[in-house]
Amino acid sequence: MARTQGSFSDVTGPRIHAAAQALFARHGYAAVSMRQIAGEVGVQAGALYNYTPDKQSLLVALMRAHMDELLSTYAAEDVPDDPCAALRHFVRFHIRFHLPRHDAVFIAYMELRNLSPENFTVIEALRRDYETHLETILRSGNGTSVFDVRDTKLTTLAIIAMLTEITTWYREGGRLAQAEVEEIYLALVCRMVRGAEGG
Amino acid sequence: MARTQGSFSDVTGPRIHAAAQALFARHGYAAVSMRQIAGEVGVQAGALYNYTPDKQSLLVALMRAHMDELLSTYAAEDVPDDPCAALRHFVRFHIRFHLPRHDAVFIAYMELRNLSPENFTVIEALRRDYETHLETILRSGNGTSVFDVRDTKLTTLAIIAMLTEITTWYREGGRLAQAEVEEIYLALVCRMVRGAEGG
DNA sequence: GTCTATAATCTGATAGAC
DNA sequence: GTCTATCAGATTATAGAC
Repeated sequence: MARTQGSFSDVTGPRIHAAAQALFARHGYAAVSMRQIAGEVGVQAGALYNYTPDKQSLLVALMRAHMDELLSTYAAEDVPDDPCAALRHFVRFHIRFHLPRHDAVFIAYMELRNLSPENFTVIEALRRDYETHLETILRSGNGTSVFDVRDTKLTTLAIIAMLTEITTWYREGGRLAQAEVEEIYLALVCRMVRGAEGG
Repeated sequence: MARTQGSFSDVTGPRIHAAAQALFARHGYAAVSMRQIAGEVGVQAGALYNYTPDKQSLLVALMRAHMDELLSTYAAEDVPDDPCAALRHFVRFHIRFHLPRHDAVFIAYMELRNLSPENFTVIEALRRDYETHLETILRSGNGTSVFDVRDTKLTTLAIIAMLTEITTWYREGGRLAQAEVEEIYLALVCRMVRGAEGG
């Protein structure tokens, strides 16, 4: 008792985020209506506005949560000192973090254009923070005969692009297990940057 | 004379496609209205329906035109017999074809989910046709000590992903000229696949 | 906190005059 | 081929009852 009929503020918020994430990923932010999200949650459209001031804030909240989790999870990792080991760790981390978050990844990359300029600046800065982690690794081993990287910025973008694209086709139970995919991409990335003494 | 006032069928069609492509790329298919497209062209919304039966057909026409041009342009290329030379040719071709077509590339990859199932099947098949060209090159040199590719399918996807991503950041007049970008990515791709005797 | 009802606006698409 | 006018329905967001 003591709970107002139909009042579930503690679970409705997360359910709204989950429904919005699934629907935005499948149909796109602009193509999804607040009524659709409400219907998925099992409330009326007006009730959503107890949890978000508007639709745009719902989108940016999803993106922020994703980027914050990405950065805080990486920050909590034990990154090896050795550049080559650090690179291998990054590749594994990136794949393992992104593969189970298909919807969030999709939204983070596809809906940037639907952000207001201020929100775009915030999200874009977080994305660059993440890229900087990889570029720092490449720089640290470059010119020490461990890595031979001509342009660390472009190589960073190339690696992240090819790793992130895995989320667009990888499905559990497909031709390759996740561990096999990891090994294949590890080998590709290591070859891309290998210097004279690279393992 | 002899032209009806306000009638320009020969130029309005292409202008509608150009306006739709620019607007779809910037704001997304679902976020763009037929009135916006018409406004950009300088006609009323109703006039658009002389050129397309509906909005969806406009989208798929843009995608088809892009994929058809991609495939026919590649088909007209002189592809070297040597696998290594063929790979280098493919990388150069991909970059040179895609960089000047930022909007079309963006739409082709981002708006697949807004296609009807039948239209999706058509476009997806064309995309696979293009991928097959690269995979065929990788296969042809694999196991001959020219290439050492563990999984030709994944390597194909990885290469295309990293090359296509260039369109998201490359701008004329930026830090690197297009020729430099080409050389950097050529080196990265060649390293990814190089076998014992690879150049 | 959720509901119903509604304001104000926009949507894709069509009909018929010119 | 383009226009104006319009249909039927959807949109985001708000107001007020409970």
